[in-house]
Amino acid sequence: MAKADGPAQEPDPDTGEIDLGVLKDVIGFRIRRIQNHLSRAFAERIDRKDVRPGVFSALALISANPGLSQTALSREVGFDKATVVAMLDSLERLGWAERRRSKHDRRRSALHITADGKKALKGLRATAVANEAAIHAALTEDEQARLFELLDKVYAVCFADPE
Amino acid sequence: MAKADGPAQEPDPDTGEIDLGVLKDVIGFRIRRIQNHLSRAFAERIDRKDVRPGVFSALALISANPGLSQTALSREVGFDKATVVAMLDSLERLGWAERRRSKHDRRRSALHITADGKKALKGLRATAVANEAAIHAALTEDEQARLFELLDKVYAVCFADPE
DNA sequence: TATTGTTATACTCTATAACTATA
DNA sequence: TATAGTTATAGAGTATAACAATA
Repeated sequence: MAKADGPAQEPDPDTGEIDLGVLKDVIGFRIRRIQNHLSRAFAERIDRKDVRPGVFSALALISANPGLSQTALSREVGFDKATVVAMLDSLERLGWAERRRSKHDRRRSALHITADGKKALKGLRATAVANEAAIHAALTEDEQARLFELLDKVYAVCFADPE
Repeated sequence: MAKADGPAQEPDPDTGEIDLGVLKDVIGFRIRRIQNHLSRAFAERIDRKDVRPGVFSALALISANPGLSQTALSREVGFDKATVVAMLDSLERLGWAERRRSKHDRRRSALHITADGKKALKGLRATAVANEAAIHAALTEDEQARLFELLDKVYAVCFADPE
């Protein structure tokens, strides 16, 4: 209304010059754009519909924490228990992980990675690295370390406030 | 197998002491956890099923770029054109935005926010700020600026490599 | 009584493909 | 011929609630 001379009634879509407006301060918006791109690109790279999203994360966590329970896994990946059941079904169907009964608490599954799973994990990890290679190339070591540090801080806060 | 003394055959799920393993280097994993939490918390705060996800982003972008086309919007939010159609249907049903025919190219919609939309945007922005208040509180000004800077760098890279 | 995992189910979100109207 | 937007549709992904076994 008080705009002096801006004829930009209709922004040119080809310039890519778009104002983020109110979104400039919103972390969630920036995070989501990156996440969308990364997850889509990752799915394209593996290009197997029997490897569902979350399978890489789950396999990595099982590998690093042998005997992990499904509940603990669900908390770590941020999905519901029921969703984790489906993920583990996939994982067992692939022969990459297995459920054993916990000795201390027979309600629990003790999750373990298999030999095949270890091989698959290597491949998935390589895919993930390749998927993020451009990012690593664009950031200095210091910047990467700083980014991870800040992201961890943010993540910690997310679960610190029970609000 | 060669583990000397660790009886940690089954990690205690209550300690929260879980090893990220291979995931430690993966940006995508860290981003996703945060995004999951943030989007879920945001949805809980607005608590209106007629306000679909993406509506806040879309409204903010339309507000900041009057006359924006749907294609440009779809590129910016990272969704398909068809998905953006549904978002705009919601937006118009809410009376928060409207489609006008572009004068220069009659195939295009020129998107504009309404008076009600401006009010709603204020509320949504406040919700987003509240949703991220804990994060802002935990980070210094410098850290926030640095985080945004790094995230922008990452985002730029995502679309720089056509790979 | 509370918790682990399971099943069945329904719902939300998103993309694909075919169509139209403009260019 | 190519692009902007639309429609119809199918599919992926996730959560909810009720249940069984165990604690």
